[in-house]
Amino acid sequence: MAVSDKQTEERIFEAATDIFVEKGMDGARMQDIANRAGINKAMLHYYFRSKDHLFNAVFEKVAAKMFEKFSPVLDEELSLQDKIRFFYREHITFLQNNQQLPAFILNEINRNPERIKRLLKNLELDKLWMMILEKHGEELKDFNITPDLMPQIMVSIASLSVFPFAARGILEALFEKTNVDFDKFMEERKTFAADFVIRALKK
Amino acid sequence: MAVSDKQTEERIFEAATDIFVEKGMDGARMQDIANRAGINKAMLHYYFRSKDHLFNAVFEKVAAKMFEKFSPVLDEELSLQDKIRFFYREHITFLQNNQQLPAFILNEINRNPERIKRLLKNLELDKLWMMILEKHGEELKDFNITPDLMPQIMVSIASLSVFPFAARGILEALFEKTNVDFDKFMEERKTFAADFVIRALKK
DNA sequence: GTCTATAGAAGGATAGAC
DNA sequence: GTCTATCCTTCTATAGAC
Repeated sequence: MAVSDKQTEERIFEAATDIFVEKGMDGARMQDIANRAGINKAMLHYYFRSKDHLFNAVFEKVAAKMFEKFSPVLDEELSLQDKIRFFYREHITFLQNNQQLPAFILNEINRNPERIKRLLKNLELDKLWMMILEKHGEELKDFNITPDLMPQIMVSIASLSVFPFAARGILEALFEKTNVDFDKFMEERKTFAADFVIRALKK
Repeated sequence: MAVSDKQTEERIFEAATDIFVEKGMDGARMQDIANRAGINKAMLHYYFRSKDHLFNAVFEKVAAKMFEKFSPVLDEELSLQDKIRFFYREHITFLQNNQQLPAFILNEINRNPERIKRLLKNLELDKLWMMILEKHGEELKDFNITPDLMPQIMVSIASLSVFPFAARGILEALFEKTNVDFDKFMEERKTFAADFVIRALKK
């Protein structure tokens, strides 16, 4: 059996990821994690010492998974427009397969802002922006993009794909009466968001 | 003293709001609420029976406060463009004064999606859209706005103002190295977001 | 209505046998 | 490494005096 072949530590880690992402740090119970992993509570402490240690391990893994999805766009040899389209296709697809990640990460960061600072200490955002600006130097005259606007632009781009997943509960309640299906909505959003941003940025 | 003159129930409710919004349902402690209200734990149960009852009372009040901020825009006698500008000015100002609300509400809804459905049972979103479309009928030929796009458009508009507050912890960590100040960023966003959306929607 | 004291349950953590 | 049993703290909730 694939499951029972897995090493215990890995089984615990995966169970903990499921439970923490679903319930959050405060709502998660060590007993629930042990149950899902198919072992007893004592093993959790044997491998991870404490709930806090276990949570930190899970959070760092999960947050890294989330953030690294933002970068591959940069390497692609595409026009600025096509990069935006590429980004939303890839990013929304990723979030479709990890629907609870945005809410989990946003929430846990607000509970403990220090955590994120450790995680992002290597990220040099200003240099990233400069790379983008330089790489697409010639195209930029067609766009409303300047260095000082980069924070607003980047946050706007991320908002359009991340927010709907973070707000899924509300959106589904709102959509219920209007016969809009959330999954279909997100599928269409891959192109809608790209078009929206491109029009917003084009001169 | 204004504070000690307040009726006990109200003092409890306000203290509970502060604590629940800050820590979430699972992280909040009845003792903390009692301390902040300046009374003992027993009184919380005397007035609100249980932590669950108290939380529900707080959540419904807070969520209502959030949602009702979306509607006054509709009553204003403004062009579509000016409504969008008006919305972001008002809405971001409201969120600046209630910075923790987005993360709190998004998170608690994901933990208990049923709650939101009760709250939104009176909201008839489809009729709202129709009202907007009818009211601005003549202007619409200049915009990429059709009934079937309304869900995407409305979610996009909300994303741009709500998401940055929900993600404040991340943004501040990212901004730290680039000398961007979050408060200044949100102040500028009142006009940036409006311009962004208007360009995105204009033909 | 308000307080103190405490019941009763739950949860994180550990001791110790195997 | 893995298990059972249990410790100890924390938390919600209530009993009962005033």
